[in-house]
Amino acid sequence: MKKGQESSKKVSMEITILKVAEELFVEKGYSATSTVEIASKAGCNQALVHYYFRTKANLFNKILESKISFMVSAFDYIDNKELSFTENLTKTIEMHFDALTKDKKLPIFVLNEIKNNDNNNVLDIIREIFRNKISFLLDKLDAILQEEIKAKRIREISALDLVLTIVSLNIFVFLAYPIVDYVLSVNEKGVELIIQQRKKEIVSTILNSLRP
Amino acid sequence: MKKGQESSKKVSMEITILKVAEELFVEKGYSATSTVEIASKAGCNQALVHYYFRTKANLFNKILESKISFMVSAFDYIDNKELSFTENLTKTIEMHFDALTKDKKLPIFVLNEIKNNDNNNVLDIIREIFRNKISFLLDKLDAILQEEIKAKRIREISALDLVLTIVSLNIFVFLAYPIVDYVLSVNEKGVELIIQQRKKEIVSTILNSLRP
DNA sequence: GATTTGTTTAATAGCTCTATTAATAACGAT
DNA sequence: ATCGTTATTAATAGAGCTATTAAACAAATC
Repeated sequence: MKKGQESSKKVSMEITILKVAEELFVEKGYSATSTVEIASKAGCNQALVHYYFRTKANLFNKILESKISFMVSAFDYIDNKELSFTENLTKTIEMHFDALTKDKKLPIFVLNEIKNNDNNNVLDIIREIFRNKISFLLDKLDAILQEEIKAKRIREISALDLVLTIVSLNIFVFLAYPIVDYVLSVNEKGVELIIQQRKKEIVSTILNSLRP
Repeated sequence: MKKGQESSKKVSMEITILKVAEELFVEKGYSATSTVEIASKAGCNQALVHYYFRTKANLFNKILESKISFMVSAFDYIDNKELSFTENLTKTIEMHFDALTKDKKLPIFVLNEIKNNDNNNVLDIIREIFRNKISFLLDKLDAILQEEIKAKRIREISALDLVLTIVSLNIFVFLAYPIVDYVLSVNEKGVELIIQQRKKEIVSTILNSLRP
């Protein structure tokens, strides 16, 4: 049998369900999404969702975990020795921003599911990621910052504060996205333009704020 | 009958329901909150919730509207003629921050209900508030900024960008609140301290970023 | 004290949702 | 072609939810 052709024609229903569920959960949140709706949009019987994933919570956790990992990985600090601190910082901010641009609804989804943290382990997942990645990242950044501060090239600031500032400014653009979209009632292209202008402004703001 | 005593002893059930509903909706969101739960926590029969507010959506909209109004009103720009631009700006940032401190779960609640904007009129409420208040506020701020820019006391920046920056930095502290709380597992007092330090850092960041 | 008006409850109809079970269809290997 | 495994569906139990209705209760008015 022609495996290559098969896989391009007939995507397995298990994967279809996963994709549809991802879309719906991110769009509407956990409690507002039903397995009935997932099945209907995936084009299968509702029992099949439970056949593959047993429970709704199970299916949800699988998706959430991958989403959170993605969100954090997007923030890996670039430590390119050939670039200056300013250039590295600019690139990091822009990369984080661009990652969010590709998945605009992700921040509000993750933040919201953290808040509705009953019976599921959202915060445990995050804590694990924090232990494995973020604290290491902060240490590295802290060392770099101390060097810059000593050389009087930037003002006194902690790595945590800098990261928080970057994340705050970047994420909020996409949290406010539906508001901007609706209130200003601009078209798709217009919104894209506003977002790109905002990206420049964020970089300026952060670089300026660091001057000694 | 002793009206004064009555009202202090026996709060009307209608108001109790409203308060409980507010708490639950903000805590868990619209779809995860049931009228059964509201009634049970208010100490009355579930039918009473519908007697006073007819539908769940009705009750929810009443609450949401008041919450959004509060969130925006907290950001009224102080235009104190006796203070310098820098002093006014500092005070505005701090007032906005303090308002959020008093209602930490509000931002994520409002943002989330905006996202889940089906069948309800969340965005229409916001648009109305925008028309009535925010656009006026932005115009006023823009005039002030232009003056400062002309006098070369600050760099080139639009009112919208400045407001977005303030709101981003302030709100994100409280969006990330459950994470900080859990990941760093500090006590109530520790969290309060971190929040106050962050407030100072945000003011510094913004003021520094505006230097010409 | 009887009557009207407003408040609260019990009961329930009618949905929708999750999860399970048993039966059927599809398919790959023998 | 047959068998065994995997995928899929129909049916349904059991629970919870919203909203309505009719009846009971309390309080104010006459």
